[in-house]
Amino acid sequence: MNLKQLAESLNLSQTTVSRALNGYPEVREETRARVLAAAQAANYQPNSRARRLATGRAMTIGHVIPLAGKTEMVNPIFADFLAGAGEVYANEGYDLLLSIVSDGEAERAYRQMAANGSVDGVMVQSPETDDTRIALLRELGLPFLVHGRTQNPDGYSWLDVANKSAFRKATNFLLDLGHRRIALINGQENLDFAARRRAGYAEAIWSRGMAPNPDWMRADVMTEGFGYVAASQMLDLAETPTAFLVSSVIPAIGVRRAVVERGLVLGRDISLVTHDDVLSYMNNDADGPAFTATRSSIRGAGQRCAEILIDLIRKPNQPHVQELWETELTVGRSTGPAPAG
Amino acid sequence: MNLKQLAESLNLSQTTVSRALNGYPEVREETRARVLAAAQAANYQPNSRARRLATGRAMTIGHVIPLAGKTEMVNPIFADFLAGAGEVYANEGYDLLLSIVSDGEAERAYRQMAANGSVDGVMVQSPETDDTRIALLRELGLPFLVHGRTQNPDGYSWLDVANKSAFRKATNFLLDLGHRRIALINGQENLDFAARRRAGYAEAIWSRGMAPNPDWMRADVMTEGFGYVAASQMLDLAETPTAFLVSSVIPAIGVRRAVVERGLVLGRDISLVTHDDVLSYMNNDADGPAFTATRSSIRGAGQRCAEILIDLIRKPNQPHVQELWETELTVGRSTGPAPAG
DNA sequence: CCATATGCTCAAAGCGCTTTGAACGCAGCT
DNA sequence: AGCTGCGTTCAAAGCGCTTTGAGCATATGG
Repeated sequence: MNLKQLAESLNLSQTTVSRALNGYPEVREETRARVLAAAQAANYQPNSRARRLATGRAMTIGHVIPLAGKTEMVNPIFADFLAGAGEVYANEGYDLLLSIVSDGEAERAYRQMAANGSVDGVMVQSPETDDTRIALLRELGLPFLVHGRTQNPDGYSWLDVANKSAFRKATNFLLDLGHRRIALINGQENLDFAARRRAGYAEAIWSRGMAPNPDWMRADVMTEGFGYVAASQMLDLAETPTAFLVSSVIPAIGVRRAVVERGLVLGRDISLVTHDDVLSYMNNDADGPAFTATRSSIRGAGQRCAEILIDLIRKPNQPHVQELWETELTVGRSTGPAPAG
Repeated sequence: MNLKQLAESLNLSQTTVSRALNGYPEVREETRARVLAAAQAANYQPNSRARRLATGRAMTIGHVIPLAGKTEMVNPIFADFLAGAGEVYANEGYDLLLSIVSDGEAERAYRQMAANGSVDGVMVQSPETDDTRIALLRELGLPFLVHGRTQNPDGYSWLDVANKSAFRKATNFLLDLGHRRIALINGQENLDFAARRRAGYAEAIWSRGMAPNPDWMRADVMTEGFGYVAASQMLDLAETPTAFLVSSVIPAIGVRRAVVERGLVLGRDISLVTHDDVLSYMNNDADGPAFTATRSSIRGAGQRCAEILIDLIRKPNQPHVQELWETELTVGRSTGPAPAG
């Protein structure tokens, strides 16, 4: 069933039927009701391909997600972010076009999207401190929103978590508990969020007249295995950390494994604070939060990012939207006063 | 730059330019070269909206992913599956349309995709033992492929892992090590894969003249927390299991936590076998596999599923494709002979 | 009573491609 | 010279919508 047939069956023109369905005011209410009823009965849905050509809008938003590193890992954060954004897209009538590309191919994907008009805008995730995608998208004239930001966050729209202050707070929290040997298990530090977290951590330590110790700092793709290996190595040093600051619940689980394996008790012998993205399958709340954490829902961020991006698409030429989310430190059972000695 | 302009700039008709670009044979090679060069120079990309309308093909494949349960969790398996499938789609020139819906809304999403022609086919994941989506999609006439299958796996195309035999083998492996009290930490058993795994587990136990003990069987959404809680409860029973069979690495991590927390050693006091979907961030291979596991890459499945589905779309009216993948049992450090007593 | 406005409806153009059917020029054959 | 066939190119139709501009009643006001 297409518009032409529907119109014929109603003895109306395509124009009138189209307008009735799309809520235009110049249709008599009685006519509109008739049209709506017939459309319903025939299960008529306008052909999206035709509609997109006619309107010049793709009603689609692109997410290009790069496979990281040699092993081409999928950042688990993407799933929850997509879930949040996807929900909003669906409500607003937008489709979500997912393009999964090997690391170097992102640029080609964006160029193609811009040239063939398959999307109205794109979402950019996990920017590096100096991310080339931003200049590219600006040049392409494609509306975009960055989740996170770059070192120089001017001239484009973004939504980010206050990573530096979160990790400064978390570090201070541990310092206040008497910890002096605090390790940082970070994400890859070419990524802006990780760089900022490191800066917050370092700032807090410097501000107490101490210096960060490179032996207690490690950064890599945030897997459980990385957390385990990094913590294991540090716990085997002559001078071991008494506390760990970790960038995600996933490596935190690995850190916990290393701690427990050595017969140490978390929250007594060793303290651990993690950032918690509130990932679906990494619940930190079985009975009260297991980990003390700076928390910020990646899914919530996805929702808000989608709202902003759609608004950017609908109203071009508006000033850049820049939104910074503070985190709160939730105290769980993984922290306690520094052990004596 | 559109086709018309490109054609004018070349003093050719749109027909010829279109044919040259699309590799039709009735174009002189010299002309084709000229056209290709000009297209390249102008960075011309055919407008995908127009092309889709003209060809009647969407060149898009839909994935509808439901948010599970009241907490609307995102199954972490989807991310890796998407990565595998997305790679193949990109190579074959297909777009991936992702529709994320609350649990009851999947049907509406499929109906809409079918009616408005936004996709050429859809991928179905995580089917229940008696999944209503299959009848629906057959009725809608939309090509589809199921990753997994239903209780009655006839009359449609699917690709599945041999879950029952995998868990039969794994259970036998534990039985052969002398274990008699084997627990099953399963996924939700309305899902077909979980039902089959349970059947394989039960079959192995019955075949040794024993009966499965309901106290040692639990099924739920496969989170780390669920694994932890289920194992903790079982380890606090009067009669505790000596081995755990777990449906995914994620709850397996929780089980390990419960075990270690009680001062027990995995592979000595307690054995654990898990199914390993080879998820990106849940690597089981730091230095030799930590967990003994039945292994099957969800990402590899995504790739193969994409290939099959595209083939189904390109050549309709072919017989159903049904592919069953065997798993291998990889022995890691989490299993050992049953402790005496 | 005419001019103007208003409410509703329609025919037709247009979105940017692909594809059909026709046409042209030229070689090869009769 | 005429016919056929081949290689190459083109004009035009069509995909299924939206949107423009026009038209026809009927109401409104001077």
